[in-house]
Amino acid sequence: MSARRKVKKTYHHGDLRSTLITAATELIAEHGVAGLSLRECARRAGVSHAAPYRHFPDKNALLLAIARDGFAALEAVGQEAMAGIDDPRDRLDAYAVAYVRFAIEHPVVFRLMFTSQFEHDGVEPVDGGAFDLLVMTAATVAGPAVDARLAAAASWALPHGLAMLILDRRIPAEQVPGPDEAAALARTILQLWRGPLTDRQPPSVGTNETAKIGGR
Amino acid sequence: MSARRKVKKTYHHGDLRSTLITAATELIAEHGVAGLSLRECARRAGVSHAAPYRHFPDKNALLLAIARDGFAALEAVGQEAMAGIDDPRDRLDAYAVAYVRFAIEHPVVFRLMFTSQFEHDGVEPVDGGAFDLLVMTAATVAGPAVDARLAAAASWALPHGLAMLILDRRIPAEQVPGPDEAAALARTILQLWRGPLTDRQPPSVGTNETAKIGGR
DNA sequence: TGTACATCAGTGAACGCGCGTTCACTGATGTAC
DNA sequence: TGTACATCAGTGAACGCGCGTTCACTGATGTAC
Repeated sequence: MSARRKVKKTYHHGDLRSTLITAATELIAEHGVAGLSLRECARRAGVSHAAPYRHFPDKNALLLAIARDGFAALEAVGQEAMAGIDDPRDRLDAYAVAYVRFAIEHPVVFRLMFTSQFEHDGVEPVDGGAFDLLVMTAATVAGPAVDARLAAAASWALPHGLAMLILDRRIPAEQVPGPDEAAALARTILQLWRGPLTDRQPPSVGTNETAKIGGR
Repeated sequence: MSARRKVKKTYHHGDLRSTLITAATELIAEHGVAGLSLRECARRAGVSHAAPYRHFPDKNALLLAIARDGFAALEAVGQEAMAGIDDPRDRLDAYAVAYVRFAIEHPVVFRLMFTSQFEHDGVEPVDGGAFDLLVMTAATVAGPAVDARLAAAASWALPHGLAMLILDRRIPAEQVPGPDEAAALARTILQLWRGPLTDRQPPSVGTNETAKIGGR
C-alpha cells in the first residue's frame, strides 16, 4: 500500500517529493533524527542518491518540509475538533484532546515540529496560523482580565506536556498503547485539573489538617 | 573560569571524565545532539581523540552519563524546593516551579533527559527516584479516589509542557529571557489553572450565554 | 498530427570530510615490601 | 626512604565508512508553431 505506487518502469518517478518525505519520516522513526541520511532516503525511494536534490536544496530543507506539513495538518485537526462545539471551555478541551491524539498518531512529525534539533539558526519553522484558534479560544475562556497569550500558553502547556511525556515513554507505553488511549488520558487529566487537583478544599474529608493521606 | 583547571602540564588530565561531560554539553548547546562528536569533545578537553575511551565505552555512554547526572540534579532540586512546605498543594506548585526553572537553567541536559533521541533500545535512561516525590505529593493532593500515577501525570504534564514550549521557543524568548522569568511564568500559569481557566462560571459577568467575550 | 526545442527530473562518478573505534604504545601513579 | 612492578590514563597512527554535495550527463515531458 505505502510501497512503490505503480509498477510502470519509467525514468521519472512522478511523486518523488512526497515519497522522500514518507521515507524520511520512516527513517527517523527507526533511527532518530541523527540517523537520517539523504542517501538512505533516496535508496528507499528507489532513486539515485543525487535525485533528492531536484526537490530539496539540502537535507535540512527536507526536515523543514516535514515540519511544515505537520503544522498544516495540526491546524486542520484542531479546526475539525473544535467544529460544532459552542462552549469555549469545551472547545478548548476538544482542542487539547485532539492535540494529544495528533502527537501520538504522528510522533516523528510532532517531535520534528517542536524540538528544533535542526537548523534553528535564523527563522523558526513557520507555524502559520496553527495556533490562532488556540489563542482565541483560550482568551475567551480566561476572560478579558487575562492576557491572551498567557491564557494560550497555560492551555497549551498541559496537552503539550502530556504528549511529550507519552512520546518519551515517561508515561509507560503499556498504559497508553495507542491514540485512543492517549486521547482518553488527556480527557481524564483535563477533568482532574477541573476538579480534585484544583479544589481548594479537600475532596470530602474534613479540614486541611486531616487531609494528609497516606501519612501514617 | 570554566577553562583549563590548572596550568600544570601533566601527562594525566586528572578530571577528564567531568571535563568531557562539560564539553559535550557545550557542544550540544552549540550544534545540537546531532552535532556532537567524541573527537571534538576530546579536542576541547585538550586531549587526544582516543582518550575519552578510557572513561566511556562509546559515544552513547557519554550522553547517558549526562542524562543520569541530570536526573540526580533534578531530584535534588525538587527536594530542595519542597522542603519546609507543609500544604501538599503548595508543595506541588513549588515542585512545578522548580522543575521549569531547572529546565531553563539546563536546557541541554533537560532535553537529553527526556527526548530520548539516542539509543533508547533496551533500557531507558534510569530516572532513579527523581519522581517519587512528585507522585506522592500529587496523590496526596488528588485524594484517595484518584489513581496516584494519574494524578502525577496530570501534575507533571503542565510544568513539563511549559518547560518544553519555552525551550523550543514556542513561547517567545524575549518574554522569558531567563530562569527567573520562567519560574514566574510557571507560577502565573498555575494560578490561572486554579482560577480563570477552571472556574465553571464566567469570571464576574452574568450567565454562560453572555460570557462570550470579543464575540461581536 | 508532426516537429523542434526548452525544461525538467533523473543518473552515476567523484570530491573531500570527519567520524567512531581499535591498536600497540608509553608515561605517570600508586603500592607492597 | 628506596625499589620493583602492576595498573592506569594518556598518545598517535590507522582502519573503514557513509555521508552531503557537486558535476556533467541523459532520458522524458510539455509546448509553440
